[in-house]
Amino acid sequence: MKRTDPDVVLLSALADPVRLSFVRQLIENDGVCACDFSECCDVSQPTISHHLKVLRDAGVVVSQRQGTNIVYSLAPDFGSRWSGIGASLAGLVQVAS
Amino acid sequence: MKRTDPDVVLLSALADPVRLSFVRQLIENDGVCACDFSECCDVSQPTISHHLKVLRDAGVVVSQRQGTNIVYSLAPDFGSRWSGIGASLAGLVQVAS
DNA sequence: TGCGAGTATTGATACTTGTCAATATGGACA
DNA sequence: TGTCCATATTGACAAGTATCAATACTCGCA
Repeated sequence: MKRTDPDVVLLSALADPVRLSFVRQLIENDGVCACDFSECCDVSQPTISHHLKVLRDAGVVVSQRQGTNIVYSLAPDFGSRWSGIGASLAGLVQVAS
Repeated sequence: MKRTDPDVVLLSALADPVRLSFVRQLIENDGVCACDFSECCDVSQPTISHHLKVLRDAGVVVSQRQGTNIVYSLAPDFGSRWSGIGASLAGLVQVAS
């Protein structure tokens, strides 16, 4: 089964407890070091890296090198992409962010 | 990894091309006979039934017997549940439906 | 009551995904 | 240049999922 629909890719990226925790952490405090994602979930470093890659590939987050660390932020268009799906699903529109 | 978080359950239910098609079909025309979901995707009858069960278990749709057929509709609280997730993700609020 | 149409369930199988251990990569700094 | 720290990748495995064929269920109707 193909996952080429970008909406399905985005929803799949969010449909995991670990990744949803990551995204929520980014909502509260944008710009999180990769090393700080280990606090919310009891998973190993490679697993964290894997989930971050999934979020990156789905366009949910963007990464930026900052010295030795790599800092993750929400993708700039994440809000509009989310509300776009919402609009096609339940007539929702973006109001504030 | 548990999928007990209801938000994750809802997102997982939508994170499939077949099921997302079903939901979009219900947006356009609420109250769809189970037999009419076969038009959008080339899948067998048991597969359709399986996906409808996933959507039911996630609380996305509700079913109602109507003679020999079973008619599916969007769950009444689907819009509010969706906007609730959106609010926790991107500060979105529901405006119209 | 028995049949037929529409749905659901079961069982089996291929595919996908989440996870970790081990290893590689890449920049900072002495 | 060489070492250390943070992150990514690889390989392997277990668990979950999507799918279909076969079968069971359930209602309406003759």
